[in-house]
Amino acid sequence: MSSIVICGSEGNIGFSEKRERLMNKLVEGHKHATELKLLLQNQNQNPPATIHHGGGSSAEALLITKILRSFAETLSVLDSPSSSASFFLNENNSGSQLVIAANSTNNDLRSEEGSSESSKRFSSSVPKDRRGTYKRRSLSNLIFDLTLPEYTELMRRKTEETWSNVSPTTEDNLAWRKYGQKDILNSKFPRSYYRCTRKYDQGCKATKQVQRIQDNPVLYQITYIGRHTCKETLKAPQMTAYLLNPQDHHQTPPTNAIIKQEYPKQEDTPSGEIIIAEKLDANLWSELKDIEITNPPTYANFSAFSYHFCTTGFHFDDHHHGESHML
DNA sequence: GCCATTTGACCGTT
DNA sequence: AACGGTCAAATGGC
Repeated sequence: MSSIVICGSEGNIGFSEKRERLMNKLVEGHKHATELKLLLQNQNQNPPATIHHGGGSSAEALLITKILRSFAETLSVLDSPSSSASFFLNENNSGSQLVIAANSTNNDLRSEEGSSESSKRFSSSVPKDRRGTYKRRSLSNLIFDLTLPEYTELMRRKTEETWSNVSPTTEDNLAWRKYGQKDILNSKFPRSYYRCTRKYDQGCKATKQVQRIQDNPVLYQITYIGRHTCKETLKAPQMTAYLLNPQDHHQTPPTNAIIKQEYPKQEDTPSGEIIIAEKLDANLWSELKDIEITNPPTYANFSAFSYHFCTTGFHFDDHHHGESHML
């Protein structure tokens, strides 16, 4: 992380102070927009303004969505470790654009993700890795003798409900198990694949994909595919108030939540980044110390970071699920 | 020894 | 053929 030189052309107001003021104003704006959203929802007595898969959402909800997203994106830009450097570069070069440049912080991330383990593994001894050398059951060979559940699963995958969420943390308080990671074309960061831990004992089909946002690695795009059908989706009930407004949660919190730590660590994050919100908060702000933040933010700041949007075009009756969606 | 993660191969889709 | 999603053996942590 490079140190930031604060330019003194603005007189007695330093960048960090301006930045903090900006953050506070944005957080305030986000809060008001959220209140407006809730107000609209209460007025209409409608299901929350989801934009689930192009479904029929109101113009008001769309507008609120855009407003909230703008706040979240602006805050995330401000909060990016690279943002300060880029900001000043453009400012000094009379450029009017605010661009997040790929800096060394970002470049280092890829090599840390997933590769450290393999290099450690293969450097020490002769690898005897036969992973993937099995013969997988080919669906095309079995297409004529699919069982009904197999056929149903095939169809489900074609019409599965999906939605996305951008968040500074991959943590969502639900019990997931990682089953894969792939390098994605034209993407700097690999995509991680998670399934519900209750997949086999309860047949829960929920999966999620997690990928760092290339332009702003502080944030993750999390794509959820399918709702939890299991009874025990929560990971640790005491953490429910940690980051996202419960109303923003896309999963129905079960009443009989289990206390189970599914993620003792998070390899998808660089430098062993801790994903619990409290620690992420400290982590993030320790990174920002280079620009001399004097007053650490409250969680109001972080609540502004998460926003949700949907990616493909199906409509589902959220009312039926009794869920409340932010978008 | 158990269990979660890692990771290369396999497979379907485009 | 390339790409993305999934599988499952290997590995490491507890």
